[in-house]
Amino acid sequence: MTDSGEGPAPGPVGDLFGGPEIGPAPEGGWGEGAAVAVLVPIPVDRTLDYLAPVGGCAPGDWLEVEIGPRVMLGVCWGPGTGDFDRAKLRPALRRLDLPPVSAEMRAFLERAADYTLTDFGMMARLASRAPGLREAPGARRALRRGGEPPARLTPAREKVLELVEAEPDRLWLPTELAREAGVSAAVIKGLETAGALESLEVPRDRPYAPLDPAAPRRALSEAQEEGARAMRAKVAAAAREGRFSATLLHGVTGSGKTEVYLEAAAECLAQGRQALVLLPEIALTSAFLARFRERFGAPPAEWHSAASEIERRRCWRAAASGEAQVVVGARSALFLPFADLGLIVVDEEHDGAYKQEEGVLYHARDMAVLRGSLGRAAVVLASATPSLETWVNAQAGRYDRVDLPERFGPAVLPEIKALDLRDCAPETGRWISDPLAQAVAERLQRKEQALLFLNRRGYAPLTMCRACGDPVMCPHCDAWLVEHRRRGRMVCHQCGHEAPIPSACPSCKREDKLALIGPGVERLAEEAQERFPDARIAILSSDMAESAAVVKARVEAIAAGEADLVIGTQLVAKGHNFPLLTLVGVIDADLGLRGGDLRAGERTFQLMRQVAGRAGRADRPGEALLQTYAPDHPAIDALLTGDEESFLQSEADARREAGAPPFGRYAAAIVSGPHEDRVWRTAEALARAQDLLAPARAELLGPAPAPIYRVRGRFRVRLLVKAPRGPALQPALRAWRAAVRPEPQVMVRIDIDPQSFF
DNA sequence: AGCACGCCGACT
DNA sequence: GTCGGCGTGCTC
Repeated sequence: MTDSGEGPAPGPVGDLFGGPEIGPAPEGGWGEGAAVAVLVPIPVDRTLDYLAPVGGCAPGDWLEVEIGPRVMLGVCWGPGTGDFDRAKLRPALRRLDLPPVSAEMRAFLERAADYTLTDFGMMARLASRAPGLREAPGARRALRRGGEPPARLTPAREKVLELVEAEPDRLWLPTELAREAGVSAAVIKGLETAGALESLEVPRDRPYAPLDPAAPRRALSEAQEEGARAMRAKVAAAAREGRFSATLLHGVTGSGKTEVYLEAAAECLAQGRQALVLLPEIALTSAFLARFRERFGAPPAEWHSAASEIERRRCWRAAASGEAQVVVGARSALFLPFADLGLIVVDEEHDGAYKQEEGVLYHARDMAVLRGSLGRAAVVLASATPSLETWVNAQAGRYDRVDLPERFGPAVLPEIKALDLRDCAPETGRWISDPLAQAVAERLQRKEQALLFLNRRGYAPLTMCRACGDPVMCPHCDAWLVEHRRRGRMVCHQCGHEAPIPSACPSCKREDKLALIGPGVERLAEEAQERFPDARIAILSSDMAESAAVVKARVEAIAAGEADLVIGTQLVAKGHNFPLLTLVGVIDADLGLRGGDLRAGERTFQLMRQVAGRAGRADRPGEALLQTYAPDHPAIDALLTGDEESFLQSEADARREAGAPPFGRYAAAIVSGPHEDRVWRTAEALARAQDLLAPARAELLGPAPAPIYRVRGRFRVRLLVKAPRGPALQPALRAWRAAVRPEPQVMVRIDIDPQSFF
């Protein structure tokens, strides 16, 4: 590696396109023409060698490189590997005027790729997912309404002009305008040439308003104050001594977790470092942002998929430069290249939305801990109902723990009671028991709001033929088709397939023999309307509304009192408060407990707690009634007694006894293809070859060829592998996969199950 | 991820 | 006889 000793070429050197002047590469870099390893944003599991660009480059520098026919953003990773013919190396086009990726960030990306078994290159893609990074920061082409109406008007052109006319002052990015108008870039270009759109350079990104950590703040309770002190100490230790910490911040709804971790953020600002707050759902952010503003006097930088291109680019750059003091974002914000990240908060850490299940698979909560540990930051995992793994980690002393015991202010936790359906089962075809109906009637009479919770969309989950006994199935997968009466469609909840509601059995063709089994929210609303004819009833479920904004408006109207009785699915469990609500009735508390899911108990506990917590705000004591056939089930029992600690302990014990200990992680080999027999043979071969996993002390879980199932016409087998952490895991899994040459048309893909990191 | 190359079914 | 499906392989 004779090149590595060379210093950077003397600069500054202007770039090829008349962009900003680029200074010399920092110390430790390589001069122009030296071979350097570059992490490119494509799914290869290694770096590719390039020749350093004009002006040289150093580790962490963002480089524009050609890859095949395309130009992409890569990151200089180190000296060239030399394993590719030097004569064939292509030169990197230029070094970009962006802050270099820090050594901590690079270490994080390496470890994260290793941990999630993701091709290394894809980490570059995750870290550079912002529009316009290749353009100079100060200049960007934008469009606005021009003087000339175009000579020729086409429907596509009209759509564009309509948008532009609607907001005459708005500046549009060409791509943004094309996307929102639903037209191609050619249409935009045409209008520009015709003079109907005017092109101009937009000024550099607007700076973020500075946050004031010392802004006057709300008084905290004693418990909150104590929690805040503990959090501040963690952040200070991370800043001063480089000491990593992970802390479970545990407190019931209303105990003020947000106030406490905002104090941690304030300390982080005072230390001059950046803070990141991860939230599971964008829908929640408006309430959060209001609180944030109140605490710091200005809004944070925001990162999520709903943000505009300009917003995201601005946020990315500000995170990289260090200008953004606090970023609030969805899980992917974790891959922003912060200049100096001192605190990561994962709010509602138990939330499933942190699990990225498409493309690069990861669990943002776990990656937050990883990033914090490599970047000497404090990590705070906040939850009212911690996930089992976080709780176990806290018990084991790997995470610290801060508890906020009481609900702050006058708010009172609702009383949770069971309605044992063995004693009070409603008649066939009805699902509201008499005691529950009575409780609802009382609220209605007192002009209070009640909620009936049923986590099932549609009218009935199952349509079955009384003649032949066959259920109406989705033609593409193994799931039942669910009748949605209001829409007049049968819908598959697994793949989204839709069909009209049949009058004859699809199987035996007999007319009028189809029976609807079980309730969905639509059917429950029907029963409720029959029982309470005068009540204003509203259904809240995710398929009722077209867009997130419509759902939000609807929830707000209902929360404000537009309905007396709310029938809702999971949608009501999250985020929004219902200040008028004093009763929650859970129609089927056992719903999530059926089936063999390892996390059934844990999830049921979390969901029921959340739903119950919707009842009784401020001065009103609320009540939650759980209809159940299994009041003695540990999860239900824990809800009744409130003894979360014993419950989590028993879940952890049960997991261990079941041979699925929490102290390992799972990889899932997904074998799939269009031919059942081939998929089967491949799965069997993989199962037989499990001794290849020995180097990682990994073992196959469950009976060797696992159940085969069909998804979108392809057969799949999922083999679960348990493996302790360690450097041997990844090579062993790769060897395992490589050793079995799949049958033609059969794919073997090995993923980490992102939920099961302990 | 894109994109090109390459080998088997329904059509001008 | 071709057009076009997507399986396979490559990108320094």
